[in-house]
Amino acid sequence: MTRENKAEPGLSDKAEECGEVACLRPQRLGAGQDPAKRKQILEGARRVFMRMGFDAASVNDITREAGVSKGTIYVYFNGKEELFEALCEDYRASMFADLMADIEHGLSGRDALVKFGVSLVTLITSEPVIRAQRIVIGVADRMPEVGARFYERGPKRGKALLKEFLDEQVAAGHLDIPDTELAAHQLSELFLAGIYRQRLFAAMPEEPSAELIRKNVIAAVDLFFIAYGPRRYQNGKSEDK
Amino acid sequence: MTRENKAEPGLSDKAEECGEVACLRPQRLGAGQDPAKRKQILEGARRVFMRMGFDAASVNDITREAGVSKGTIYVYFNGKEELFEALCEDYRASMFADLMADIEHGLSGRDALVKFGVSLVTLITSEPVIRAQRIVIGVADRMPEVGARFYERGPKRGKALLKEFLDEQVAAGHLDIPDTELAAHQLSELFLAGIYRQRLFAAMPEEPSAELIRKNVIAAVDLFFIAYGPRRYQNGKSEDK
DNA sequence: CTATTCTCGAACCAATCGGTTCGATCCCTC
DNA sequence: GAGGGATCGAACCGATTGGTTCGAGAATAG
Repeated sequence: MTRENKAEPGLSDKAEECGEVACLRPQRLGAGQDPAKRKQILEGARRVFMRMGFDAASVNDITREAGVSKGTIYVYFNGKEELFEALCEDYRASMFADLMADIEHGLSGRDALVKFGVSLVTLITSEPVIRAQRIVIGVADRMPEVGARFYERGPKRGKALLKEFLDEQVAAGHLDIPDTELAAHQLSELFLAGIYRQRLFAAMPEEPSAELIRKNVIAAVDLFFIAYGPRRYQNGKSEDK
Repeated sequence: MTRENKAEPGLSDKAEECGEVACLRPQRLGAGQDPAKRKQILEGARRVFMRMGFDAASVNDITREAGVSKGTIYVYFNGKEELFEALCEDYRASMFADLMADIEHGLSGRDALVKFGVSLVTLITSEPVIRAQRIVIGVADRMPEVGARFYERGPKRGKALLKEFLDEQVAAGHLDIPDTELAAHQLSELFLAGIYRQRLFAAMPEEPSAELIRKNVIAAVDLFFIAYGPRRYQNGKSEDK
């Protein structure tokens, strides 16, 4: 019934090389092989999941939102869970790309950290990303692999990125950090202090203001530089006891 | 959902205006007034919700687990949501009590902080508490009040407790902190760095070992003392720009 | 004892769930 | 134009959902 789904008449068919092995089929794409239709389904699913969460969303809702018949969905995906997993995959990639795109600058150490922190906090406390995290956390009991992959592609890569940066700063003599991995953990949590968990639990209904974020990040960087700043920190002085 | 209006057929109508003030009913308890039965229902509901999450749990499951008929449940609670909210109320209280019970000591500053941190991290990254948090976060979109109250009674009170402690330490001259509220935020997030989010996302399937927790907490306290420790920190040197 | 009343347990409700099937139809390729 | 394959759309499936009703039976109070 004249949906917009047949946007691409017939081009774009061999866009995706048929997975990773040779696709022998000479004509057509084979059932469930049209990447445009796949994207269309995923986009509808994304909207529905974001609006209603995983359990409350029904396949019929997705059908309606995507403008695709239920039978077709089940040709492309083997059920709601697989659809959700595929969606997470896409989502993570784009989320991380957003962050990467936002930090390509050659700032000096302190400013670079602040800039990175502001981007990070702004992104992962934004409404859509918080909603996505709530959904993933909510199903983490039933689908731990999904949750774990989400963490690995998201927060873990963010921390790895931060560790790289810290390593560079240490090498350049701008920082003096005995354990950059630990430091990356600490700093990224400091960035989020007082914002992230409130947001997750819906105890902070609105997105945090840019001022709040900036104030938080600067406080974190200050604390961080006092501890790990150039000179002034002798490592051997570990805990008493 | 949304049909609570015709709940009472005609009997038991004066059961609930007893509320928290004097219940005038001289004999019997009135429908839905037996605290033991209420407790029994809540206990069954707790087990079911913990095992299956909010959406996946059905009232029939709770019926079965609690050993109570469905009709009775609907006498005590107006549906699954209300049952869940009541459950959260109980749960928060007991969780916080656990933490309080674990920190009544007169240790010196640094050791006291470590002890507090270990108790805190151990508690809120434990399997049952993590599961509870996942469930609450998962429904935070649909029931933001529940999530917000959970946060206020949990993390927020924990941070308030920590702030109190820091205030005492500052007064005693053991610490030099310009903003103890911010510092409490920072320290409590530092305690959890590298553990909490992994656990939430199921990226760390097992409860963290006591060694890991202790190592993390000590690192946090070290960092904290370097920044806020006695002397050696001149406050006026705030951030540039 | 009788009268009261709370709970049980099962039947019942309409709605919806995820998932399957199948003929009609559309579009592409030849 | 003809043939073939992918998609549509709707009916259909059994199971289950949150929620209601009601009579039988247990327990208590007078």
